[in-house]
This record gives sequence, C-alpha cells and structure tokens, in this order.
Amino acid sequence: MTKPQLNLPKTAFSMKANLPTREPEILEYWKKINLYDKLRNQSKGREKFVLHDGPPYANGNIHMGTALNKILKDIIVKFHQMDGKDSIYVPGWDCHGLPIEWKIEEQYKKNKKNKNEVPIVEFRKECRAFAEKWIEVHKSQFKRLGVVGDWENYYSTMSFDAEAQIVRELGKFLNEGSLYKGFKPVLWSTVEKTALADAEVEYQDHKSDTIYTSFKVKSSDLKDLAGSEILIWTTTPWTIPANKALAYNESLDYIILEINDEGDFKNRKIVVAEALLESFVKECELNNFKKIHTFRGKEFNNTICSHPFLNLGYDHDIPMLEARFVTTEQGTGIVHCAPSHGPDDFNLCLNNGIKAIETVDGDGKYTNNVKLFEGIHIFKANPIVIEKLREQKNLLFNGELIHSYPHSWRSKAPLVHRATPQWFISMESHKLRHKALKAIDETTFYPSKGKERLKSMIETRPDWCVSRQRVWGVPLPIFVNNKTKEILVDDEVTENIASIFEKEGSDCWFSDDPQRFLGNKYKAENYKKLSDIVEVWFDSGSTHSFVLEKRDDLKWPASMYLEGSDQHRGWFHSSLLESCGTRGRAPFESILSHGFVVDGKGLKMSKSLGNVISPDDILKKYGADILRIWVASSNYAEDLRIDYSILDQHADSYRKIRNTFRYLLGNINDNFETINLDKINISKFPELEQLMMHKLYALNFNFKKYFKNYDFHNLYKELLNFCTVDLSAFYFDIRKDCLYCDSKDSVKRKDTIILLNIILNCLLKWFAPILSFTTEEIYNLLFKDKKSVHLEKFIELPEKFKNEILDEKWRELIKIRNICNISIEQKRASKEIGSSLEAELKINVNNNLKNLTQNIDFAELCITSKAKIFYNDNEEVSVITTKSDGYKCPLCWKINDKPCARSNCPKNL
RNA sequence: GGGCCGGUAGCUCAGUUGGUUAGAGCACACCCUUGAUAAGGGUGGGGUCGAAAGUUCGAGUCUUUCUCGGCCCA
Repeated sequence: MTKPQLNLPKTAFSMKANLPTREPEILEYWKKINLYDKLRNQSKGREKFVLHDGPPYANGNIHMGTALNKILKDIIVKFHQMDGKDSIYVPGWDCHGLPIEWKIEEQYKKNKKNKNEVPIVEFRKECRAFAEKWIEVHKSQFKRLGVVGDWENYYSTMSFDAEAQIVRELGKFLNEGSLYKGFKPVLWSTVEKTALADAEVEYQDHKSDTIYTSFKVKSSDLKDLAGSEILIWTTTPWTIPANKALAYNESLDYIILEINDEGDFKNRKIVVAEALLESFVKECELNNFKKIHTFRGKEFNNTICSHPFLNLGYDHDIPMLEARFVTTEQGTGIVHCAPSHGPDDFNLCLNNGIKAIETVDGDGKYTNNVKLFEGIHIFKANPIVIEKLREQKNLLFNGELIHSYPHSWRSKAPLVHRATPQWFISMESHKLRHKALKAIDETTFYPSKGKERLKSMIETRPDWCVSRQRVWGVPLPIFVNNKTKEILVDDEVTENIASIFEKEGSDCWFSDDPQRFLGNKYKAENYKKLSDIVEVWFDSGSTHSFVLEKRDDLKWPASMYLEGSDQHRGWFHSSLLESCGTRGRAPFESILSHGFVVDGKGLKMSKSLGNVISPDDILKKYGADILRIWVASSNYAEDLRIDYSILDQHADSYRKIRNTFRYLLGNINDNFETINLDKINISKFPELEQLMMHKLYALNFNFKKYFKNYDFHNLYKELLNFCTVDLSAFYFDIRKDCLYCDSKDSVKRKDTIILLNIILNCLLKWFAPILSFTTEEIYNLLFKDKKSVHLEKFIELPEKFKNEILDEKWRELIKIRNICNISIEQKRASKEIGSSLEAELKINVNNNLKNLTQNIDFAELCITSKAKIFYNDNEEVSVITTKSDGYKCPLCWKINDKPCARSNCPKNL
C-alpha cells in the first residue's frame, strides 16, 4: 500500500546480477559497437600507454595464473585509458618450442606413425596448426574475462614477420661478434634428444646408484701418498669411463687410512677428507682401519693417478686438480671429474688444458671414444660399470641414494650433462651484462623488490645458450665454412634469409636449396647450413622488436611489462638481454610482477591436493566481475589466495556495491543528469551534502594516489568502504527521509538528487576498470545514445569540494552519533523501542562543543523522531534515550507532538 | 641443498622513524526494520601480530634461531 506522496526508488537495474548469463551479452555488445576500434579512434594523438603482452604459450586451457595476469593487465590498461591516455593492449602468443612438438609426437605415437619418416616441413605444419588452434581457444577465454584488446591483430612468434625479425635480431648478435659457437656440457635429454632450457628442467626425487671407487696414486710430490689410492664417491657411475681428473679442496684436511677389513681392500691405503671420515666409514661399513697420516689438501699438488680401468686400456693420466666447488657435504672430499658431463668438471678441466670430447651421443649411447662401452646406453651402464669396477677390485662400496635430480618437464625423464656444440651469446664480449644492469637501474619496478631479484640474476648468469636441436622453431640462420670452420658473417645473407622468411615463413630453411639463402655471393658447396633452431626464450625476448617497433599504433619501449614473478628468470630476463644486446636499453619503462595463485591455505594448486580452481569454474558460478574483484582486492606483491569461501566473500561485496548503485539509480529513477561541477554553488547546499562533496574529493585524491602506484587492493578497499560506511550506513540512510517523503519540488530533495547524480557518476567511473561488465550495464541503462563507459574518462573533482574543516567537524559529530546509537540500542535490547524513529534523544555535551553542534539536527542525523541537545561542564558526551511521545505521521513515520510540517503530508492535505 | 620473498581476527587488507588498550570492511552472533526487501540499519563477540630467544624503559615493528608457505636456482 504505497502512498502517492511517497517517492520510492524505482529502477530497471535489478538486484540480481546474474553475471554468468548477462556478461556474455555485454561481450556481444562490445563486439557490436567495435569497442576496441572506438577506443583507438577517440584516443588518437593522446599520450600512449603501451602494456606489452608477455605471450602465453599456445597450449592448453588457461588457468588461474593466466586469468589473474590478463585481468590485472586489463585493469591497468583501462585505468590509463580513463586517465586520459591512449592505452593500448595487443595480445600475443608464444608458439614455437618443445611442448607443442611433444603434443604432435604423442599424436604420432597414438597413430603408430614414425616421426623420423615424416618430412620436417610437414611436421612443422602440424605444430603450426596446433598452435593456431589454441590461440583461438585462449582468445575466447581471455575475452570472456572482460579483457579489451586488439584481438583481431594479435601477434604470434610464429607469424612470418616475427620469424623474419627473429633472424634479423640474431643477425645483430652475429654481426657484432657476440654470438659464438661454444662447446659445453648442457642439460641433455636422451629421450627428447635435445638440450633443455633452464625453464624446461624440473627437479624431482630420483634413485641413483652410488659408488665408492679408488684411483691409484701414480706419482706425487707428497711421498706419503706413495702406494695409496684416492677414494671418490659418485651418484653417476656411468661417467667413470669419461673420467679425466680428480678435484680436491686445498683448504680441507685429508687422511690416509689403512683398511684391515676382509675383502678387496684389505691392507690397501685410501685417502679421504677427514671431515667426512665418520660418515664414510659408516656408509661403507668399515670396522677395522688405521689412520696412517693426515695432511692439508694443498699437498696434493702434482699428484697423478691412474684410472680404475687401467688394466682395461684406460691408461691415461688422471691429474688431481684444485677446486673450490669441492665441499664436505657428501662423499669423500675428492670429486671425480668428467669434463663432458658436468659444468664444474668442464671448467676445471678446461682451465687445466684437458679438453672435453664427445663421450655420449644424442641418444645417450657411449661413442667410440669410450673403450669397452661403445654403443651401450648410459642409463643401462651403471650395473656394467659397477661390475667392471668390482672385477678390477676397485669398488669399495656401492648403494643407492634418493636425491633431487634434474628431469625433463615434458617426458619426466632424468637428464644428463652432455658436452655438445652449442651457440651462445656472450655476456661479456660486448658488455651485455653491464648494459643489462644499467637498464635495470633505469626501470621502475612494481613492487620494488623485483629490481633486486632481476639484478642478482643478471649479475651471475652464464652466457646465453640460444641453440636447440629440435625442429619447431626459428632456424638458427648460420652457415659455417667447411674448410676454415669460420662462421659466415654477412648482413646481406642475413637480410636475404629474413626477407625469404617474411614472405613464406621459415619452413623452407629445412627443405630448400641452401644456395637460395646464400644468394650469389657464396657457394653452397663451401658451407654447412646449421640445422639447429633458436631457443624459444629468444623468440619471446624479441617480441618487442616485431611488435612494439613495427606497429604504428604502439611505441618502443613499452610503458610496462607485466607478468608473474617467475618471469624475472623468463620473459623479463630474455627481453632485457635481447634488447640491451641489440638496442642498448630495456624494451620496457616499468615492470610489474605479481605473485602466484595459491589455495585458501597458501598452498600451491595441484591435482593431487585437489585444490585446483579453474577460471571457467568461477565464470560459471560467479561471473567475471567477481573474479575481477578478487584480482583487484588481492595484494599481487605476494601470493594470491583463492578458494570458494574467498570468492563468496567477494560476491557479497559485489552485492553491496551493486545495491549501492541500485539505491542511486532508484532514487533518480534512472534519469541521470550530468552536473556541471564547476558551476555548482557549494555553500547553497546543506552541510551533509557539503560533507559528501568533500568525501568524494578526498576519495578521488586517494584513488589517484593508489592508482599511480598500482596499489589496487587499497584502492578497491577504499571504494568498498565508501559504499558501505559513508553511503549505505550513513548518507543514504539519513537521506531516505528526505528522498522518500519530501515533495519533488523541495529544494533539499533537489540538492540531494544533485548529490546522488554526482556520486553515481563518480562511482561508475571509479569502478569501471574493475567491474567492467556491471558498470557497462548501468551505463547502458542511463545513456541510450552513448556507447560505453570504457570510452569515458575519470571525473575531475573541483578543488572547491575540498573542506577539511567541515570534515573535521563531522568526524566529531559522527562520534556523538555513535554514542547515540549505543544508547538507542540499549532501549531496543530492553524492548522499549524498536525502530530508531521511536526514539527521542537527550544529548548532553560539553559547553565547548556548542559551536560544533548548534546548527545540527540530531534527529535527522541519528534518524530519530526527536533530539534535544543540552550543554554542561561534563567532559564526556552522554545520551538518554526515551520512547518518543505523540502520534506517528503516516508519511514519514516520525512520532511527534505536532503534525508534520511537510506540505505534502496527508495530514496537511 | 642454496638464494630471495612472505606469515597481523574465519576472510581480504591497514599498521609511519620501535611509544597508550593492535585497526577497517566483510563474515559471524543478537536485535531492529519491512518504504533499497533474496535488500537496509544498529550493537556485539573475535587477535599470546607463525614460534622461541635476544636488544630496549618499551617490540607487530630491530637482531638471531626455528617453523610453515611461495618463487627462483642447483
């Protein structure tokens, strides 16, 4: 039974959001109006903000981490757009590389197809098609999150122009001379038959055979060593045939022991580090032994040993070398060195003139450089090596050890260090490290701790290995002279290759006559064309060159790179090196890194824990705007927790915000009026409205401050608190009386409506980058003629809104209001009153609060029927609540002695 | 195993250079309202600030150790 005099809120904006069905409709709308094109057209000439997209790998459905990343990017891009810039986001994909090759190979296996019988070009075509398929899947998944970008003109690392440009970029390193052929042990997978990038390696527990074996001392400066044997421990017995040296630490103490236990070693003298004696004796189950002599490691100088397989033809000298990497953590304090199978071993031997040779081939079989073992697979060699050592009476003990060991991320197979010819970019030859460190200093990091993280990685990283022995990638565009073995360095050739790739892609490298790439200047018969491909980090590290530099709509360097914190080692890192090497500076002005998505307890999401939540689950249950709230409200500087209870909480907050909008819309009856803020005469408004103007101003100030630092969780919190505390529980509640009961021509009501319009406009703009769908829904309701809230700018609030003195005053008044509420609550608890309108307040305040409270209507402020204020000398404010006497006005429900003063009150009509 | 980062109410987050009784919102409990109504208002309970030790007149804040978690590296 609503009364005709009553102005109740009325709006088409429903309380129920129904986001999972409504959001796709809004997506259709954006598509229909070509939102992205509109944004670009209207922003022409403005300062550019370019967030360069780190390309996700075109493989598999998106997960929470990807969703977080894209939403964060979108929020930032939208903020800058509404801040008045031309804020551009071009999405891209990383397409080459091993994981896709593996997918295709898996399909082959299923169909009993032999990969080796398929021409490379055909295989690569299948890889390309696979990547294309996933790009389309990703695209629709990202769009569904509300991400606005140039989806039609995305970039990919496998596009012809990208492949061509990657060749040109490599050409720069080649021409400069910092790209060189090296020979180093790399982590090698005998299953995939390739070297693996750091990012492709994962560490898992692995059971290794362990052996203690001895190397007889052949000669030494230290006479006590005569007739002794050096004992070593290793977890890779199969590397014994490749042994070339032994390493010791000169600052350790070593001990010569005579073993008296029965067995092969009875009465033999062995050498181990003193610090490891106890653990060694225990593990090898020695009971009877005698300490003969103790000495310092440096006395090993000029000691030569012989190989345990001396009698089997392994008659080369085994020198003992000093090395710091020898520690007393495990083993015997002497380390066996196979330069072909460990970076430490390799470097130590290299420095001592011992070359690594190819002892194991790509399949994992010993080469003909290894006597006795040629053709045997190294993973089957351990028992054979152990047996031979036992035969030679040089095996003291063997066992097993479970330890963390490198594995391939794809095949999960254990990896080995294998010396292979590889192509490197030097960190030192052309001061790449120095340039990169300088570039880091010139970059702004959000959060700031990212700077140190990237810096320490660049400081210590080795030369960049850019070659891979695979097929799905950009070919390493290099020719080597057959006679001189020198690399062909000629910009004309590089450019020729690049322009061919630009027209037809890089597949032709594997099928066409090499002469085509060499041109007329050189004869193909004199050169060997490399068949290696470029590692994918170089691809993605080069995106700035074929995206930012090449497109007119973008700019170089990018305003920001934004990725997960793991990319300090990945894309941030490779982009920095590539760009510093070719252009002398970073391709970005700032870096924003975010943490990882973990479950509600802070644990990593994993199938085995059953705590995985997919973006799709959330979209179906809650909608993208809830997910966007989760992103905005979480502190991305650390790991971000998510589970259904957290999402429920954000869904509750969303409802609060939605109802705040609903109140505003209802009271203006969906008739939005743009208020010219500059022309507004503030002093004309009631103090409460003036206070709200100040609050808007203050919030806008903080909003800008938070936005400037990309501090979204504090920004969102302030917005939410404003809706809850300042609006819903305060301003809205107080002004209900005026809005509902005053006649429509009441000045006070008109002033309130003006304020509601201003507040609505502010909230709409403030929330637009976060609640992209909901704000658009509201915008479309209010503006039939205009297109999208995302085409709008943030509101500039005039300085005159600011009123600190008034704010200070009302802070005190609200304190008094709180005391009144406590008093009212007591009467409510004792059932003397129900609604606050049944209350009459007697407020006692100190005389010095007279100025503060004089003109304040506490009945209005506290939403009671009556309130009287009394002044006294008491320090504390006290309030007495009684039940208000009189009769209840049928319109405004206030209980008063006198009839209602409102002209539209039924009593007065 | 090493490096880096982090642990403040059930949840998301504030807590300046060490300085009253550690804050906010949400959630929760109870009450009110039934003219924002699958809404709205009020009041209230809830924290040995990951643990321990130390420095200090005084530690959530500084130091050390431990623990749990995350990322990176081996």
